[in-house]
Amino acid sequence: MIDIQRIRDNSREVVERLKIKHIDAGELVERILELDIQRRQMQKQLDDALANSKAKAKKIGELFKAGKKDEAEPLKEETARLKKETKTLQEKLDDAARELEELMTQLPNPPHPSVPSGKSEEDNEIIREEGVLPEHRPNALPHWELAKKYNIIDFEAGNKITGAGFPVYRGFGARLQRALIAFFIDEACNAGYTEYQPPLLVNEDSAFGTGQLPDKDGQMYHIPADNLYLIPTSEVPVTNLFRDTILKEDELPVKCTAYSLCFRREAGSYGKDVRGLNRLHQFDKVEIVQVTHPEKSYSALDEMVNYVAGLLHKLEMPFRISRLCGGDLGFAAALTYDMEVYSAAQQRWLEVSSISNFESFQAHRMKLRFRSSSGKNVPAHTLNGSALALPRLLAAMLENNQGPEGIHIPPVLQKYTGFDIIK
RNA sequence: GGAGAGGUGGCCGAGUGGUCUAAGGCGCACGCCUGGAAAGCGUGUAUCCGUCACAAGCGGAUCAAGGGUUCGAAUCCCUUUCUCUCCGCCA
Repeated sequence: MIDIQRIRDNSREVVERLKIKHIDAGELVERILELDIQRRQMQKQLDDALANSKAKAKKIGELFKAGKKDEAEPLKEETARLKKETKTLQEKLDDAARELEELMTQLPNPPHPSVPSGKSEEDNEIIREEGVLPEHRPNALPHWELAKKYNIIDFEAGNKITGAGFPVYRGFGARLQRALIAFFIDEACNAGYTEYQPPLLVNEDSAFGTGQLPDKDGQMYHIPADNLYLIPTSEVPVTNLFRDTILKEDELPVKCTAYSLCFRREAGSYGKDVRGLNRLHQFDKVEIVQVTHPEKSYSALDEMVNYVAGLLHKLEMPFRISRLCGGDLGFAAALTYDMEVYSAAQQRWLEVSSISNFESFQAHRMKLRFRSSSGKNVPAHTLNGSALALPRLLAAMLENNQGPEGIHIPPVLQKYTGFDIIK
């Protein structure tokens, strides 16, 4: 949700910006402006009526006390009439406010000026590429075959126990997962992030706060008996730590990291791209989240991108960074960078991280503010990024590091795995 | 899952129908005092909406949430929700 003031001040700019996301918000914004005016008029009427009736009730109290009961009677009738009036006004105001809120909620976050126009991922702007691409070896095995060969991931077992997209990691595979998680958390802590272990189920308010609801309803697993959602990313519980919060200015930036399982229904995905670890319903991810001063969110975004690039560098993975185009940008993000690693056997880039600045979009939804030096409460900016998501990284690592003797473990991970090769 | 008790400002806590415009305390901020500090004294200390210049001032809302009774509700009634205690179950 954006600041309504931004629409009041310059609705045209908002509409123009949203075109980059291929959204025609013209009508929606018009209706918002209308409702905003209506709502304020009604608020004024209601406040006046309430003030009037309040004053009269007080007067009645005084008259009663003075024993002038008969003088109070006509006033009583008047307040009774006012009461009906305020009730109608209140209902009308509530309706207008509710509709306004609903429409505001439907409005996506206008993208940052640096976001390239374009429709799909082909239009994303590659801004950096690092590392040497492994040369193509025709006999290189894709990770799903390596998984079977070394007996480290059992896709069939997951199929049997749960269903497709729920793999079972085994032996070296399980240990490698655990090593990656520990490595990522340690790195984040060293970079100043505080570690959290959040709940994996969240309530509706939390899902709304970060923008998953109502936009991505249907992509999350839902537990109807308790009306809870399985988190698609720990961004949801971690950012919601700060829902309904007023931070002190000197507490910023807040930097959090969390490992969690992530659950995604991925409704509608199928085919070759979902083979093996490429697209799962349950996966592991370490997330980094920042809450910053509005003026510092873009430098924080750069810092986060560099941080994640550093991780990939340490893991000796070739990667590239792209700036998402308007069409590929999410509902809540103003600017997103994707990090992709190159998979040798699949000969394609795999997305392993997505780092976004939401500006005040999430903050408005979840009432996350800080008290500025001028004494005003202003919405903070929120950012998050994967650091990193495991499955595709693991896929690329297995494929790129395979050799005749087995799969080599990057040196930086060896103290976590306790082995240097999978054979 | 069963029974009971509760939810009041940043925190503790008083308040069972009309000076609640929420006592008192703690905390915090500023000032006085002091060589400096502590203590003491004084002042201030919520959020949101509206009006307006997103100032001051003024009006309104908020005592878990929603509804009701009443001229008037923190206070009475109903519903929901959360917390705590005990019992049950359990890693």
